[in-house]
Amino acid sequence: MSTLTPKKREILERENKILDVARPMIVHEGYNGLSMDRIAENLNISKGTIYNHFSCKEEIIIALAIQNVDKRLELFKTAAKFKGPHRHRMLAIGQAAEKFVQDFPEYFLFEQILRLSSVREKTSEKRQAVIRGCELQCMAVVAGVVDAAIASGDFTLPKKTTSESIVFGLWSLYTGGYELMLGSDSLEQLGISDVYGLVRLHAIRLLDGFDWHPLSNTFDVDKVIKRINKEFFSS
Amino acid sequence: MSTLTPKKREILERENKILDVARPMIVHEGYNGLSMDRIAENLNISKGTIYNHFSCKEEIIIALAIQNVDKRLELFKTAAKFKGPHRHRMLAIGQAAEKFVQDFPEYFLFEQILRLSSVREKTSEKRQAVIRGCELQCMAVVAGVVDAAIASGDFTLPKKTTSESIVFGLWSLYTGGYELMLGSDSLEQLGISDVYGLVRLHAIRLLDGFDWHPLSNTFDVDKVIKRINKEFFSS
DNA sequence: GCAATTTTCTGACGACTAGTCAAAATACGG
DNA sequence: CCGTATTTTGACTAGTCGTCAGAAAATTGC
Repeated sequence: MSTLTPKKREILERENKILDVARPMIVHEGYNGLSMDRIAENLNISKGTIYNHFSCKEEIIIALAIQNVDKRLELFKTAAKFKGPHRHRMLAIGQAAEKFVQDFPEYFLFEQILRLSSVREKTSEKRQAVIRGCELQCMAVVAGVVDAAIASGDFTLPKKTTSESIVFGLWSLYTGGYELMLGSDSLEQLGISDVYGLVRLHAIRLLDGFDWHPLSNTFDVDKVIKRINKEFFSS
Repeated sequence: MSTLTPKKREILERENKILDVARPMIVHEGYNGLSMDRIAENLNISKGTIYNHFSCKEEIIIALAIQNVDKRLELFKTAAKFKGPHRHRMLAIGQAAEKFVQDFPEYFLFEQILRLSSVREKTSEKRQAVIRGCELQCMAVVAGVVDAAIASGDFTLPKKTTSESIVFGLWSLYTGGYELMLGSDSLEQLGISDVYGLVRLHAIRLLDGFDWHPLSNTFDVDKVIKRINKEFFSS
């Protein structure tokens, strides 16, 4: 850390300062609310200096996303350690996903912006790889539980599918559900309020549909959820 | 139609011309690729005239989305007419959703852009209501099938849920899956290729998990899918 | 058919934006 | 303390959206 020259330290610190100023801009004003000029003004540095750190606006957004991705991976890894049937470990990962979106709703915003290909295209392959890598690791954690369940005989893959196929379905359900929650006004008109509970319910029934034992009607789901939250997510 | 004065006709026609020019701009260059100046240049009209039609850029985007929403509703309504067990009618609606995203991938792009709150906020309440209304009608079609299944005894709602809750889960799964397909590069690295088939599989298993009869292992799903596509979606 | 009024159109304009780059300022090694 | 290397600067280009006074066109009344 302190082996760096003072100047290098200053530069490193500034990178974080830029992100600290940029974050609320995007969170409160969206993609177009992020202004390079205003960041510069705010930090009393010149715009050119910002471009020494980030080659374009979009790089700042992806850098902000990167500040959070590893936290999801941590949550997932922790959840996967849950002791119990693999089916229960899946529940734990579901709770991790829930915890993540509750603690870092901002990340979802960045992810949403980055999903627009016109934005993502401008970001560096390097940073894209960081996000992708972290995402793949998260999925690998889930796939690991699926594989363990297969090995234990609790679950059998349908024909022409892989454990990643199962992960994909859950991933779709969770991201789809949460993104609808954060960015659609149709939901309340539908009378949907407890999105977290509903996403969880659907994930549970999805795995029931895949005949992953023990089936949800053979144990007290709420009790297990409570134990998961108590052990890992203290809430 | 022709009861309008020539001038009024011209204005109406121009509105469509504006959208026709704007559409490929967004599709090929994304949100920031849509330029009011370039639209004006392209149509040999002045920028001010465009603002007589659309109060801001975002209004053009939502107007483009509106050009497509009713097509989804049509597809859904058609699919719901499928003759057979309600479970099969749900499959038909799934095929309608698939057909919609295949035929109008652009709509998904607009929807994605509009899901960014910073964009949606700038659009008129009026146009938002059109989108929302159409979305709600689509969901109502699905909910109608769910209700019919409940009435027939094929399916029983879990405690504390409504038929809309079921719709929400499927909606999340489909939009989540398709949005991942269109805007994530992690998928191919996961070895996921046939997203349509996978989303369908998960939807099927989800309904199995809800114990919606007839369960998917009691009939030939592929055969029903083929019949649906033959009858409705000619492919 | 002509004049008055209403509607529509125009394009220069203001206030912003992202990103560049030569020149100035600073940091560093000897 | 000096010369080289690095970093910072901010004016500049080329673009953006949205506005609005005045010009042009259409409609109305006669």
